[in-house]
Amino acid sequence: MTEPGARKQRTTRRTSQRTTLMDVAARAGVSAITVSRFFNEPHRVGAEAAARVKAAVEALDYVPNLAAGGLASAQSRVVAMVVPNISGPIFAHTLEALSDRLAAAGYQLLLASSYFSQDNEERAVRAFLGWRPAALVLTSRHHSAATERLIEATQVPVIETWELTPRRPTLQIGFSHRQVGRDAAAHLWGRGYRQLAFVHNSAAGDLSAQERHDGFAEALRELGHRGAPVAVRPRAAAPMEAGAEALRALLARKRQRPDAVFFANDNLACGALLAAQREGWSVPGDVAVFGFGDYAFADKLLPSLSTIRPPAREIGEIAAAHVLTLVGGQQPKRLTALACEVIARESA
Amino acid sequence: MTEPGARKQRTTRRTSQRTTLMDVAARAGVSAITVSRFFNEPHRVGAEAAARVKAAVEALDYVPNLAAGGLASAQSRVVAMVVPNISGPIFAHTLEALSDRLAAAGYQLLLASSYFSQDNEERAVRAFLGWRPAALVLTSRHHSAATERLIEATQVPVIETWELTPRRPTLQIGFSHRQVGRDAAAHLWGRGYRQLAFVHNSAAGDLSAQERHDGFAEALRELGHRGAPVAVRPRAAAPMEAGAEALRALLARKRQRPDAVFFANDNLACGALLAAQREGWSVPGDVAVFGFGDYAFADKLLPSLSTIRPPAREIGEIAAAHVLTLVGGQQPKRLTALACEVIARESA
DNA sequence: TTGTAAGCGTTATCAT
DNA sequence: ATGATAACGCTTACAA
Repeated sequence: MTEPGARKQRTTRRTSQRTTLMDVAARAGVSAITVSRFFNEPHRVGAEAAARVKAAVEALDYVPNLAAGGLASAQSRVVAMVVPNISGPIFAHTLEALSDRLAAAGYQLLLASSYFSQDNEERAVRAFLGWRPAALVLTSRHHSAATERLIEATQVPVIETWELTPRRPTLQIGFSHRQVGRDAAAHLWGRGYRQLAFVHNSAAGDLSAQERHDGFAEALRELGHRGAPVAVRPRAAAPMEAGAEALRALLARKRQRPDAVFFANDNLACGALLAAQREGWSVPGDVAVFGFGDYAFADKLLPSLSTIRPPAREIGEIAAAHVLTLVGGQQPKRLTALACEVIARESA
Repeated sequence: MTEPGARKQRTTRRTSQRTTLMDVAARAGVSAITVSRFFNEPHRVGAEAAARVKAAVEALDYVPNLAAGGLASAQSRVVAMVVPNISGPIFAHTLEALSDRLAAAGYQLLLASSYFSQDNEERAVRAFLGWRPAALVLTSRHHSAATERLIEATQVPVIETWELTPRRPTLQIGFSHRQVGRDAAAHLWGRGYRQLAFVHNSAAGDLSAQERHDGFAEALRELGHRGAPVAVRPRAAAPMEAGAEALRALLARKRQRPDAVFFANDNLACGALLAAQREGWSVPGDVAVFGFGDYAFADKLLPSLSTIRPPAREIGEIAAAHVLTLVGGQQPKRLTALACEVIARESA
């Protein structure tokens, strides 16, 4: 054991002159902790010291290092979210609400796309957990086995959104896709359509859409629909193309030619509607079109699109509230069940 | 000075049992640094040790703490980006390309919306710099004075996209909005339209749209257009509503009723097109409609939308390449000028 | 109100 | 190939 003073010279690893709390402290003539308090607990800093710190911060254009702060305080100022597509319209309102509310509270959003692939989701979850985010927000409840294990093992709170499955350990904010399918069936049946069809998302990994289909088929069976609804999965990857392709295929059928079609989402339905317009097919005269999502264009199309509106913005708001609750040490309500709304317009 | 052995008991701050590198090391019977190497420089770990570490990692579902790693190595695995709207269609392709390429390289994307407000942008930039990202990607060159200072002072490389201004210190990947406006003018003039109008984004902060307008007006002056083009800024915040509102106002004019309208973006143009459809106005017969962006629906509308396609995906790809170049210690080309493409369809 | 010492979980450096 | 030690930049705990 050597005396502390006898320790060998510190090998400094800093090469670039990054500005740190210490630099600010030195310039302001205070200790590092005072600068730290200036940012985190300003009421605990005297007026004079605060003024000097403020001047130093501005002179140096200092921005505290959040990674270091998070490490020291075991608190992270990021929230991570995995969505099927960060730039798609489906989760736009959810993302917007979540992101804005979190930003207002000083939290930033880390985003990744899964493209409806459980492998992509797993990669994203793994990468995100490395940041020890304040929460991890997912947009599905269908995960790979490895993802499930990660979710179980991590200390990071997980919020599953846009889904509802009572028996899971995670927080959930969502609705029943099966019920959406049932509502669609009831609406179309109620309007007198008797030969129904369903158009899947071209991405086979969209299991929520599959559930909407299942609810749709189930309700139709109960209502007395003849046989299961025809279901097609288009090949085109681009959703509007896919919708157009599916409608063409359905209307070309000799048997079970549908008089109404429930599309897995509004992008598909919109593609179908525009294709019908171009081909001169009458909607809902020749065929009724029904969607899911109530995207921005739904009420503007001609005919306007009948659809089901999910509580997208609300989900984002509640997710943000949950995160802040968790950060505050409280436990939010585990299950938040929201309702979708049938929006009856001209197309069905 | 007390002897090291006489130091008071460490006050341990850890309360929850977070799994760390040390836990993995202990379980694998190696030192912490070996576990670190297992993740970062696997070739430097012996086969036996690696196998034991691997087993321990899996048994504990261990995920390395990236904040701690980044702090120690002075390298960050995040890239931050500010866009006007994270969920809008404008930057969708750029975001997608950037996010996917970065994810493939092990980098995550931190995102925030500015909503065309320089104050929002400043807040986002400040928050992002706290993470010491590998790069900060912006989508404009118009910033608040404070943002400019932050950009100047920070060590973080800044990439400005969707713009081009030779004299700035930042990396730039973009195109000339003024040229876009000129191209629109040339196209419409070439098709014989002689009474032109421009529709602004309802968000006054969209200065790029303003530049498109300026280029448009400038080129028209050169071409011999009678007076400056009529320019309107709609009130409605929702872009499709705004486009419809603007078209209605323009067609109601007694004097200078336009025969062709250049909309600041495709969302506005789409709103106008759908409104025209509903009102029974003929496009381009009664009025021609021209947009900017080439969003997904542009070629599906009836009539299909003539527009200008920006190199959105390419910008994202090049930005990602720049980030990786920077991380590798190289300096990317400072200025990347890309071209837009006029897409002549049915509406103009 | 302010400061000192120690610790957060990882990696750089140097040694073996 | 592996390890010991210090360092990264900040905050907690405790002291003054």
